[in-house]
Amino acid sequence: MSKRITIKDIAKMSGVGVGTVSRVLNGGSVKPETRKVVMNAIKKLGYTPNVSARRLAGGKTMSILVLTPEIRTEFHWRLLESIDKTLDALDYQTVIYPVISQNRYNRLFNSNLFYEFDGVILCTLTYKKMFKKTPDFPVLILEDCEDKHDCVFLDNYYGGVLAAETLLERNIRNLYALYYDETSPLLSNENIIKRLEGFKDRLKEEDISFETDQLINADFFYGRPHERIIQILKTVERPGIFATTDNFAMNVLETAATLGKVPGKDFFIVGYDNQTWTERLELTTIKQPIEEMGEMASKLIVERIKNPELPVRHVKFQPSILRRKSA
Amino acid sequence: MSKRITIKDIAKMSGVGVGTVSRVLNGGSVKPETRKVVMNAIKKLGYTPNVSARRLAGGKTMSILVLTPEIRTEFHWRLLESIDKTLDALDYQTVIYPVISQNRYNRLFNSNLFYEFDGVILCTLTYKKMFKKTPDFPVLILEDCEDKHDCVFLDNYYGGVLAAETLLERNIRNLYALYYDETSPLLSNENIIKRLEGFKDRLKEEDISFETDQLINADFFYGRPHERIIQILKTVERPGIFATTDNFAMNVLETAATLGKVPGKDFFIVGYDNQTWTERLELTTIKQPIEEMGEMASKLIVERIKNPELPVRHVKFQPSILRRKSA
DNA sequence: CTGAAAGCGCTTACAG
DNA sequence: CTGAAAGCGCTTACAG
Repeated sequence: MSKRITIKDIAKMSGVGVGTVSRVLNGGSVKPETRKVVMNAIKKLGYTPNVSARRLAGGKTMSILVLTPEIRTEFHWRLLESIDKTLDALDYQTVIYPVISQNRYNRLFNSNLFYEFDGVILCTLTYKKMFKKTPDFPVLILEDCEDKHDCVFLDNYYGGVLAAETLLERNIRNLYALYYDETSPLLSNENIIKRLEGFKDRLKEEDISFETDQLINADFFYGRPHERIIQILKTVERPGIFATTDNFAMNVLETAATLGKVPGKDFFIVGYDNQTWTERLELTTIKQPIEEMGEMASKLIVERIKNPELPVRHVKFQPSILRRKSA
Repeated sequence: MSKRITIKDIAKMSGVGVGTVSRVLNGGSVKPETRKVVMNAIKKLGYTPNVSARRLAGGKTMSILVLTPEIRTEFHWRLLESIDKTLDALDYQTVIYPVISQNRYNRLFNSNLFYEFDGVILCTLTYKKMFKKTPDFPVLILEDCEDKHDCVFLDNYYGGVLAAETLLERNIRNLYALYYDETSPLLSNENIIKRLEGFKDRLKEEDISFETDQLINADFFYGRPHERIIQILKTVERPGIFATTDNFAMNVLETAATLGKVPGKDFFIVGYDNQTWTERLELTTIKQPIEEMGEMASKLIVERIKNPELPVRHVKFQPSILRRKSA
């Protein structure tokens, strides 16, 4: 809209051809002195390349599309921040496309959007629900796993194991688990299922039975104390609860506080996610290396872009337990 | 990445020049029959224009940048959905840029991004905190107000008035209000302040005093029942609470349920936002015409783009009260 | 109403 | 190491 500074302005000011400017921009071989002159001109004029022209010229677009269903949960914004920062350091621009509805999903697939980027990071979306056929562009899958693509994910199963061990060490035997059973067209609750499996398997190893009635569906948790939880807190002795998400744990903590029950004394609870508020409320929870995962994802997709022939890599991160007062 | 279909392919298939194809695409004058032939070719080949080329060619980019701090609260996704849908119908592409951090904010302003769009919608972000100087491109402000730009916003003051009236009609005199006092670099809580003002002014009209201790800062609400709320619910007779956000109301409802207090009988509460869950919990709340606002915003920005000389327009929407059992 | 051509800002062989 | 030139896919006056 206002007159933009182009590569030509830089070339003129530096007394070189546009090709040379382009080369310093893209890391071609340029005499160090020339590079310096050009860099100065760029800085002085505050030049930034026109992404559209770049795309069109068929070079790299130096930008990566991140598909995410969410941006504001702590998990997501930390992940996105980390991706953003890492990619920026690698000279890539991060464009976030929020897949918040079927509509947005459709528009994405009816557009050319994918081809305007060097690669795509699938953040927290289920691969199979997103892509009906294998995409012909680089895709990095974050928090899901698929043979044909690079993946970065957390060992959710192990997170469940950790939760079980933490409660067992406290010699707690009246165990419960909170999960939810949502079916969404784009998301799956597979991660939560895995946490649960890890939890149950670890109990099985100790010959501790875990029956259906110990598994509590928490899908109607919002805005209402859970009657089952009230009952458990009131009647069960030293109950131990594995909340497969900190959100569920928060609800339990609220209810318990209102009932005057003290976590770590009257009942025990382990959350999952290490959300910010958990420290203040002293919730024992499973921690994920969020920033490291975002960084790894960013690096892998860039490597893939630069070298499509690379073998497929799957990187699994291990969660850890953050012991606080609640268990 | 895969071979893309271009305007040339369409031209060849239709037996016309690329200019003509471009004209049918952009609504230039084309003979109806020619148009039909071209449209058929487009459909058959599944052609969609290359946005980058379009931008570069200096025509309209037919895409609008939406800046938002959030995508997943009900309010935001409904707003974004509505914008997306409306703009799509007007042949515009919606690109959402999540401003989730100072980092993302900086990158936005250090890039050319603004100039790759026909216009910008500022969704729920404080204008003055976003722009230090008046932007030289079309900006539509949603949920804030500024003289120089088109704005679409809700009459939050009136929302507060409605809340007061609803409680007064029930002849409730022990009144409280829940608000929060957050200072964020990009957001402001001005809307909540206005709701509160409307509430208090309406009380003043009835000569009902409202003291500082009736105003409850709810910023530490998450994960913990609010002691003040417990006290009020336990000791005050027929208390009436205005929750300036449904989220706060949810917290109160939870606490009350645990205490065995019945909304609409033991206490009264009015929320704000009409979030999905409020219906199920029968919360009386203030409703905003979200879809209408998104639609209006989209239409105004497009009109502005097409005619920059248009006088500035400010559109104020009125909230309404949704009476349910809680008040 | 329509075709041919210039130009948008960049990248990348191609020569040198 | 570097300049000149072609080309990316489109739009838009310019002729006709």
